[in-house]
Amino acid sequence: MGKEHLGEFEELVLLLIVLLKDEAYGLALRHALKEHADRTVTIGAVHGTVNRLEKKGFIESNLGGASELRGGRRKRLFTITASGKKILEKSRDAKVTLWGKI
Amino acid sequence: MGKEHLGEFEELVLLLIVLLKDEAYGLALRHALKEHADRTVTIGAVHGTVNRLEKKGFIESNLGGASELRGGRRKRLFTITASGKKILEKSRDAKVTLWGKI
DNA sequence: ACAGTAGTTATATAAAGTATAACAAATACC
DNA sequence: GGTATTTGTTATACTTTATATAACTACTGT
Repeated sequence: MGKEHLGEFEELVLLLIVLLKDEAYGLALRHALKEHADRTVTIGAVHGTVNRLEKKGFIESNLGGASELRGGRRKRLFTITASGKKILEKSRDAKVTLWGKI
Repeated sequence: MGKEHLGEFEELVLLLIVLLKDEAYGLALRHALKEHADRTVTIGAVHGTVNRLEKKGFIESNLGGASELRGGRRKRLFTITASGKKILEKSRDAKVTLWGKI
């Protein structure tokens, strides 16, 4: 059974990928971390984490179009997988249950 | 402002210290991790984590009496501090808020 | 073609997570 | 009273997460 755990930052990023829907890519995630979680990190921190999440099978990525504005490389868009959803819920439930006992 | 974050295992241990009240020491925590969180770890893992938590000021420890049963060294009992409580609540609220937006 | 902008990859280091093994102190039993 | 046994903590080492800095890639406007 599930031997894998999400680190705390991994969990946060995974939640934000869900929240951002079809606009979940590196820089947008970095921005969302600031807005929704008051977490200021560098872009390298974000990419390192999504790479790990993808390797573990919790998210998938595919290249989207380039930016609508001027300039810019193509975006790498992330979406959560079934097992990603499962582990998010599991992690939430575990904590809710514990808080309930306190 | 709070620059420190709780790792996911740190948060779990901190919650269990609250739950165990005046019986929060190494081996009891290890047992509680199994019971309440289905997490099987070695005792070294637990002690490494509480040492970090104490260094960060989220818990305090003092030596309690020895075991009531036969044998045994004195227990090192842990209690959560005010800043420990604060960070636990902060971490919980942040996640609840995010889940709310999803 | 060059400068600027949007984005990702590569590399390196610190912090968190975890295990194995050693040590310490108390008790029981012969 | 010494030795084996139980309860517990410390020391040490290693792996995985978390994070930063810097380099690279690709597109766009002039």
